[in-house]
Amino acid sequence: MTVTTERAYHHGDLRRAILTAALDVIAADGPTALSLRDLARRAGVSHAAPAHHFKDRAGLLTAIAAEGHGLLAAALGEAESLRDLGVQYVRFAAAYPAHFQVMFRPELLRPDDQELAAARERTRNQLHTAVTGRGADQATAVMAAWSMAHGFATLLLSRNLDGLLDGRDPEQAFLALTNELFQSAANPATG
Amino acid sequence: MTVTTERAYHHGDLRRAILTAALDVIAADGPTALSLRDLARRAGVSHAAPAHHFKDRAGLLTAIAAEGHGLLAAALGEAESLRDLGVQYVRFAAAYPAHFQVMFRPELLRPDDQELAAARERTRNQLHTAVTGRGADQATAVMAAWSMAHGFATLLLSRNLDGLLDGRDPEQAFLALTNELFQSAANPATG
DNA sequence: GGGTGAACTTGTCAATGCCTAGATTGCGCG
DNA sequence: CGCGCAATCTAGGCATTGACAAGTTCACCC
Repeated sequence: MTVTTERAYHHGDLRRAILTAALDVIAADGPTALSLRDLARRAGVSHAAPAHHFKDRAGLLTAIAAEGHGLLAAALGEAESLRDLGVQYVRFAAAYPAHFQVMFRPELLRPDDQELAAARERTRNQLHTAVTGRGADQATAVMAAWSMAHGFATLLLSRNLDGLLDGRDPEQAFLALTNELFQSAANPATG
Repeated sequence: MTVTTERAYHHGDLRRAILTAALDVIAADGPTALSLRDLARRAGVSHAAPAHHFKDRAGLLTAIAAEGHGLLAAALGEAESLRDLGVQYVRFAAAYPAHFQVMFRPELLRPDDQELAAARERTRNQLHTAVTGRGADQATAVMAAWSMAHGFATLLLSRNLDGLLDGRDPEQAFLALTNELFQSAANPATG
């Protein structure tokens, strides 16, 4: 898996080097700040080298999104309860912020990429199976769980929860959040 | 308010013209696709004219974000229940997709803009007052409601709910979603 | 009718994405 | 061993963009 040989002409593992550099940039300043030429400079190769591995900008981001969906699907697969599913989702977003920021932005990605479609399908399946057997219809239950986790993760990464969390661990806060929701449901004050 | 005079040199209402053009572009292809020179062309002015009104790209997006927070705060102010608050939130995202896509992306905005900070504060206040008086602590309740609405709105705009909605009205689906959540809370199968 | 400042233009520069053509390397195959 | 071949990377160029600087037009006011 880990090829770290340094060669003169051939980089050895340029594809992975560019990916990790891209993840650094995205995690720091978002996908907009990403420049293929900058990534090439960081890897010590010519400005057109990345194009060989990813074709273009959308290709690179699509590869990242596909990798992200693979990781997310694996993480969700380890959840043992519905609430745990949400925690895993939030944990993934916090652990892989760059992947997460790219995965749900169709305008940045190749619309017809096979690998991405397959990986995205795996994530969807994990969501669906974890929600199976709840009341009402399946689609609504999936949307409820997904919206909750995705909203929290998104607001967390965009630093919109800083004032509300003030220091608390995000995962703990998310757990408390679901508890709160369930309690207020048992005793709805406003309807 | 509506100045529609066509003059030779001075555009008349270039600021608004650029804003609406920008909203069109963003709604169609996201903030990344936005080009100041393209907006200038659409308005029939020189390529540097927008800079006079917005300084730079971040200035334009900041103005849009501030306007969006003003509109959102107003919409939330009309909510008469907690659930209605969520519906208003989702409705706003659907009605003003361009504003919504910019409002929660700090990396695209001026961090120290006064007008934006004030408008954002108004939105926050609406969220807090609407959630006041619920059980547990205030911050957790706000995060719960906000995550739910924001997650649904975000997934909706990024077309990630297409398969799950399949034709249904998003607002109706969101209402059903909250119902589902409250019901499953009363009868938690997986906990 | 002259000054003042806002609104806009023109010109320029560095950086970027993408394309094309060419160079280098490693590898299979005889 | 060596020959071809494909994968990998380089070099150069073009159109577009954001940002900046300096100049121009115009409305307004005394």
